[in-house]
Parts: sequence; structure tokens; C-alpha cells
Amino acid sequence: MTRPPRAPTRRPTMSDVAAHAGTSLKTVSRVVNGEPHVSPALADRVQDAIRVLGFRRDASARQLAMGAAGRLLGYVQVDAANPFFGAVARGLEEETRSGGYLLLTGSTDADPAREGLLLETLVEARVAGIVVAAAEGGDELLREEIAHGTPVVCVDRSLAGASCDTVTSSNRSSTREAAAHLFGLGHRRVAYLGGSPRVWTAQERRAGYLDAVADAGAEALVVEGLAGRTEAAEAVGVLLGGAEPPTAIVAGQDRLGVGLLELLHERGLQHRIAHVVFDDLPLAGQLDPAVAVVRQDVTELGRTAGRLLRRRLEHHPDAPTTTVVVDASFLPRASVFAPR
Amino acid sequence: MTRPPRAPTRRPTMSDVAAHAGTSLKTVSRVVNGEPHVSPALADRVQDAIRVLGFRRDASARQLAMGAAGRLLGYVQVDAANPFFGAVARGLEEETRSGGYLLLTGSTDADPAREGLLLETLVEARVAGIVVAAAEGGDELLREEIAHGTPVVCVDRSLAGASCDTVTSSNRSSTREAAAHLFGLGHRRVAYLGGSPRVWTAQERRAGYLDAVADAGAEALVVEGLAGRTEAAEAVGVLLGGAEPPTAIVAGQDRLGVGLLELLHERGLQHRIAHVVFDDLPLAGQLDPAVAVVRQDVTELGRTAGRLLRRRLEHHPDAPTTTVVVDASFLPRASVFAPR
DNA sequence: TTGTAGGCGTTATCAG
DNA sequence: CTGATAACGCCTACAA
Repeated sequence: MTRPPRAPTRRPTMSDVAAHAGTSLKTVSRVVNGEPHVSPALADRVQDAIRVLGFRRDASARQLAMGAAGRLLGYVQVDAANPFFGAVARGLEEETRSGGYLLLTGSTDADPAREGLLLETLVEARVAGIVVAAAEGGDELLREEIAHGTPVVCVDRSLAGASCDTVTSSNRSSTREAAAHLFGLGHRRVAYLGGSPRVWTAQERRAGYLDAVADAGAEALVVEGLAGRTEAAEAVGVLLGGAEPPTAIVAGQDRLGVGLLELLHERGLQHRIAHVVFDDLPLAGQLDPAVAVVRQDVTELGRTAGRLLRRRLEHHPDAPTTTVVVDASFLPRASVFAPR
Repeated sequence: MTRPPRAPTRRPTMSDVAAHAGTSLKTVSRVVNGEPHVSPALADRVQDAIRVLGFRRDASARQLAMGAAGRLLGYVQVDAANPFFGAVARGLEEETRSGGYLLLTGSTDADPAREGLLLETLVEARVAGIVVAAAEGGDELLREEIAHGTPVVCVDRSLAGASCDTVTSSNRSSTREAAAHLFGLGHRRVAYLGGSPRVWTAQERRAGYLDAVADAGAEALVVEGLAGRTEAAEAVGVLLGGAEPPTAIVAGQDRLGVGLLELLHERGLQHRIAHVVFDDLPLAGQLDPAVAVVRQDVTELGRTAGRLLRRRLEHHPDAPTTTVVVDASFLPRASVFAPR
């Protein structure tokens, strides 16, 4: 029994409710907003009318009349299908939902034009604040918004030429620690697999690796610009085929680490190379237990961003900007082998 | 050089722009909306004023004046951190972004109360349509919205007592096929590991398994209500310790499959039990290559939902409701062994 | 305790 | 081509 689809009915307004309840607009407003000074009898009549008519107040009109910013937060991510950004969104939500905030989300696919469009739409929606996770490109618009007073929080990225709250993992120090661990085990040729050097976190991780290289007085072996598993596997193949192959490898991301492992496994070399993976994604549990990983709590990045946003939105609009570095912990494992 | 954070400036309005350009409100409106019948000279002056003042039109006011629904779509998911829902969101975006739509998202954590609150907020935001992915509970509100005329699309779930567009994977037939494959290999005792029987997809998959059991005239071995890896591993332990342990196991979800594999691996039995995992998540690449999987294209679920929504929103508001079943492909692999 | 008047920023209508 | 003026749905003042 499919009811015939009825054309979208006009939403009842407060005036409709008032008419139905035989009272005035303002009284309905009071009831809807739970304001005091309404006689119980009248309040009941109004409640009934609301139920009967199926009234829902219009957030747009409300926001317009109140002048203040609404309860929408903009969340700009590179790709909703990437678990990293999902985890950030999750943390953001956890921290802001009690305030009645909703997330207005969009993916940029790392395309500056898309990011620009997205930001523009968010601004037109008059979001109360914006969280930008690891996208780059629409920066000019972002700076304008910051200058205008909209709270902006950058997650896992930086923003040149403007000051805004920022949340990152300890990319540099963790990667440094990981590489240092390998040098400490006696390795002299430790290679680094990195993603696009245009991404800020990749730069930071490479810097951490180079720190450790400098400390150890060793030679830097950097391969970057790697886009995924396949490219990582290829790169490792080349590395291992070289004159002086590395005895240990640091992978700057999960995906690269997986590619690394796949190749090592395929060649039966998984126990002859020590490796460290920087854990962006929830894959660590699936990885070979012989792998040492740097684990970052991605959801905590989101939660922190949410906290910074609410602080600025609800308590200290003019507080100086902060940068919070969430500790990513390096987890060495016994099975990271000493060099042959 | 941190600029002193300036207090949120009032947004310039069209009137401000009009004043600055020495013209009237309506002309500015025309320019902003790219309407014809404005002299180039005047248009330029207005454009300048817009740039100088940093004007952005207010979507709320626009929507209010236009009466029509805006360009916001509500997306209700169980958990933003779950890659499944992220993938759906991604597909949704892909399909709707060219229409200028933005996603208003929220996670329910499978809590009916939360889902209710979320839906309420979405309705107040006057979203043009709602996509509900695998959450259950706030159904009453959902039905009201459908009755009111708001397009609703259910993804990977059903909605009793109302008719709305629905998108699912071929859960039942794929699981049936997978189990049949195992029976075809000669197995007689094939067990099924399933999640909460309150979740619709779990019911469907179990039904598919039972179909195959009936076809094969075998005995049903169902363990359900399993919440994750750990519980799945435990359940498998119990199964294998029984009097007549199964020789093959069908796991209804990725997570359960991972738990299954973990236990088999731990006991050195990974090559003595054939198993089939239903692939919700992007884990297939990480799994033991001996596992046969049912793969569903989750993003396609989202894309389909997006298409259905736009069709209803922009073309056929009164079309009869559709149920689209996206094929999930069963991928047997050579290394799924025959019984001992 | 209740109701009236005015305005929020935009679009639509209809005169100039 | 251009511009007053009246909505849109709601809230904040300010009466009554």
C-alpha cells in the first residue's frame, strides 16, 4: 500500500500555529523556545496546534532574525572516503554535538578550485566556524574569513600568511624518533619513503627523518612524491636493486608502508629489512607484527579542533591563536631487527 | 607578526553594496545573480563595490525569500569514523556536488535518541533531502518527513511503514552464492558468523546463508550478535572446540572476518578452514590472499543514493519509489580449500 | 501574562 | 534598464 506521493506541503509557520491555537505569534514563539511567562492552558493549546500542524521552526529565519551566527560548522576535507578525514570528522562531532552544532562537509579532492567553491558556499551559509583538514589551495578566501573574524582551525596542515588555531600530530619528532631507533640498532643505511612534498605533513616527516640522519652522521636516502602502495613497492624495488641497498626503511604513511610490506613479502625479504610505518590510517592492526609503527590518534586531532573552535566561539573570541601538537607515539617492537 | 584578532565585523549587505555603488538594492541583486538587464557600467560599479566591501550573499536570507528549499542535503550516518559511511558520503557528494549541494552530516552512534535529535535539526535546517545510512530508531520522524514531501533515501537499510527510495547491496544473493561455493567444494559443515540481528543487512546476509544451507540440504550453523573482531575470534574458538567443528566458515562482515582470521592464524589453522568474508570496508587488500571475499562497491551505494535524490528533487518529484540493488560481486579464489 | 511594531538580508512584483 | 515596496519566518524590543 503505497500512499500516493503528495506534493511538498507548505510548512506551517508560527502564524499558522497561532491562528490554530487562537493566540498570537509571540506566544507561540515563547512556547517554542521554552520561554517562561506563558499560562499552562495557553501553552498546552499551542503545543497541540504544533503537533497537529506538524510545525518545525525554520532555522534560517531564526538565524536571520537573531543576527548571530548559527550552529553550522564548516568542515573542509580532502576526501570523505579517506578514513583519516572520517576520523577527524568524528572527533569534531564528539566535541561539538553537545553544543547543538552540525557539520557542513565537503571534499576538495586536493583541487584548489573545488576548495575555493566549497569555502565560498560555507561562507554564504554563514557557518559559525571552519575546520580545514589537510587541504591547500583556497587559502586566499580562508585568510579573508579569518580577517573577517570567523574562527578557523587548521588540522594536519599549516596556513601561511594568517594566524589561526592549528592542530597537528608530532609528525617531525615522531619520525625522527623512529629513524633514530633504527640508527640506534646499528643500521647505517636507512631510507625514507615519503608522499607528495607539497603536503605539509610530508615535509614535516621528511624533516624528522633528516634530523635523525644528521644526528647519526649518516647518508640521507629519500624517495618522495610516492602516491600509493604501487609506487611505494616500485620505489622499494629500485632501492633494493641498487649498489648499496638500505637495511632499514621508514615509511612516511600507512599506504606507503603497506606497499613496502607487499614488496618485501613478495620477495621473501620481510625479515631482512627493518621498517617503520607512520600510521595515518586504521590499518596498523592489519600490518605484519614485525613492523614498528608510529601511531597517531586521528580522532583526537578532530576533538582538539572541536575544542579550540568552541573555546573561540563560546568563550574567548579574542584569545591569541594556539597551535596544539597531539603526541603521536612511536611504538618500537622487538622484531625490528638488527642489521645483518 | 600576529595581527590583533579583530572583532567579527558586521557582514556587508546588499544595501551596503548599493549605497557604495550609488544604486539600488534590486540592481545589486541582479548583478549578484547574474540576471540580465543591467547596463555594463553600472554592473561594473557594483562588482567593484562587492569586491571592496567583501560582500557575500546570505544563503539564509536567500532561502527565506525564495521560499523554495535550499541546497543542503542531510546525511545521517552511524559513525563518521567508519570507512563504510565515509565511502557512502563520498559517493553522495560526487553525485550531488555539481548541483551545488552541500552535505549536512551527523553521526548517530546507533542511538535512536541521537538519531531523532539529528533528524530534527536537519528538518529545521530545511534540507532539501535526507539520506539515511544504516541507522535505525528515529523512524517516526523520518516517516513524518516523507509524508510531508521531503525526499528520503535509505542506504543499506530498510524503512518499515513508509515508502522511500532505497539503495542496497545484493547482500542476500551474494552471501548465498558464497556459501553455495563452499558447499560446492564438498563442505558439509559450513558455519555463519553474523553481526547484530537487529541490523537489516545482517538479517539479509543470514537469510542468504540459510538459502544456501537449504539448497545443500545441510545443517545450519549460525552464530550471530557478534560485535567485532574479538567476539568473532571467541566464537570461532568455541565452534572449533565443538564435537563436529565446521570445515568452512562464512563471515558476514569484514570485522568478523578479521577476527576469524586472527584466531585461525594464532592456532595455525589458517589453511584448514575455508572462509568467506563480506567486504564492508577497505580491508580486503590487507587480508590473507587465501580468503574469498564478497566485495561491495560502497561508494557506488552513495552515488546511487545521490542520483535518486536529484532525480526526485529536480526532475520527478512524484515518481514512484524505487529500490536499487547494487551488485556485490563474489570473488572466489583458488586457495579456498576443499574439506579434509 | 499577553500582544504589537519593527527589522534581519534577500528575492519578487510591479511601476517608472 | 532601474528602483520602490512588499513579502519570507522569526526574534527583540516595547507596550498593554
